[in-house]
Amino acid sequence: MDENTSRVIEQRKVKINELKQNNIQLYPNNFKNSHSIEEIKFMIEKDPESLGENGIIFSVAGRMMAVNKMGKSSFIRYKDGTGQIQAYLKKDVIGDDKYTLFKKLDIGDFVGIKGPLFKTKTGEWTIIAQEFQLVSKALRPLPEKFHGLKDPEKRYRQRYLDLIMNKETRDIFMKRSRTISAMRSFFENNGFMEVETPMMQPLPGGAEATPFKTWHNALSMELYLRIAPELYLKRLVVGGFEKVFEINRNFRNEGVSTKHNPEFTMVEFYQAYADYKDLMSFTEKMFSFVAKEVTGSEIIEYQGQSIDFSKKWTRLSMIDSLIKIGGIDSETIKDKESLLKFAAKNNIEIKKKENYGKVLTKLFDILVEPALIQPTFITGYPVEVSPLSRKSDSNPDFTDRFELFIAGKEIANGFSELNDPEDQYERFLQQAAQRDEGDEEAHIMDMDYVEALEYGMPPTAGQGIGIDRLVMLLTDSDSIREVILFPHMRKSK
RNA sequence: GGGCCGUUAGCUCAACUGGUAGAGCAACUGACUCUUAAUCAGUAGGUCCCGGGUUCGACUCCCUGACGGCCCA
Repeated sequence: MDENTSRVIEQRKVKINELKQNNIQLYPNNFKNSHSIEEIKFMIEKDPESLGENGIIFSVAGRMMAVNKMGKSSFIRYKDGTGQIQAYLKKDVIGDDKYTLFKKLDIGDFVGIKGPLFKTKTGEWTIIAQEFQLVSKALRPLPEKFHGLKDPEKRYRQRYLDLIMNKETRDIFMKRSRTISAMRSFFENNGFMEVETPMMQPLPGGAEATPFKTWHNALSMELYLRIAPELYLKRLVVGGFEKVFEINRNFRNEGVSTKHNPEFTMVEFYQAYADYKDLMSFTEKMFSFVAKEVTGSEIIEYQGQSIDFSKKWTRLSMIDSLIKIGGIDSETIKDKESLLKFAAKNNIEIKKKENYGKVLTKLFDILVEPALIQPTFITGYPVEVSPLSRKSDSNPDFTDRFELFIAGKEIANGFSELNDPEDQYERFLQQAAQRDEGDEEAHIMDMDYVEALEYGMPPTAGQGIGIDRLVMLLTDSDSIREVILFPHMRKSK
């Protein structure tokens, strides 16, 4: 136990012993609510005639957040999971014993109150207690009522305190829940089926990232926490599930930052007989729908910028974006060596041995990505950085792929799927070669997946959307830690 | 991984050029039957993040470390 808190806790323990000696149950489970506080607030708004000292009797339990004791009567403010309300306790109404009990209780305790509503002098509807009981005792003191809890470390490590004290935090996670629920219903309404595929995989595939490794005792085998569900979802398309989606966690063994948490939530979905252009239109509709469901508007405010989901979004090839936004001329962009010279001149560090596609992508990340504020699809990704995407019919150096950028952040990645098993095998070989050259994030050869493709996969398009980053946008949060209930931290002490 | 900033009472924050560590809220005792950051009187509460160094003397200056925040890779 924290030594500094022990004094307050000792004081509370003394009071708790007194309660026990008076046969007061500290943790009863017999109090039943008649209404939530939200329901009461609704009645105050819509049906005030039913209220008043001769009106409906309410039973409401909640956590005491503030207490004003005035001798033989007291006001408290207390809250349940839906809202906060004031109650008034009078010694001559609830009786000496109950009033004495009340005076021994602390802010943070749960109490149950039964009584009608009345209006105070200042016009606030308040429950006047006819009955009063302790519902659950708190041993530790809550943070201070006015300034609340600000220390980010404490807010993340003890999120429950953050949720008790800061309504904005509650609102963020309620919006997160609504975001996921809106997406789920959007997929279901469009004929998609939700599935679950392995989180522990013998080969970590579907993305270029470093995995977490673990060990299965009974099977005596290494397993990896998945970096993506992609290859399993496409096996399902091979199996005849033509519209599937999965909302779940991915794990990537890399640094933490305001944009990265080691585990993060993605939705991935696949649709047979669709191509990447279909997905772009689908995504526009989905985001407009979700934004409206969650925030009430298709235009949102993010970090002082207004972002409009309602208009048709810009579509730009990576090459064109590098010319128009990145300031590279149309000759320089054609050749790797001239791009490396351009990079050197602009103090951008790129290894000489990187291939053309990687050089393009790196320049894009630095020169273009941060400038893409309004929703923008970037298409035409180089084949070297897209080992699972179908090659373009018009130019096999590029793929039928896009990424979606909003507020300078990568939000989604989608493409027409590579369903030619021979081409897929070749791509895996190229990735393996890059791995041999020291690229630890290059894709791993997966012969089992190639075999699945050999049974035939219909033409398919698939996409992944980062849920945490989408929630950041919809809640105007500047850090991913603000939208993850328990973000990963180093061990304290 | 690098740079900058932070860590003081349960919480939010002060403490000047190095000279006995403070406030508000919370807590405790008492008064008060319409308060709402209730009020009034009183009381108590500190490993100044850990460890080292400089100094007669360190919350303050220096070094190492831990944890966190922001920015960059």
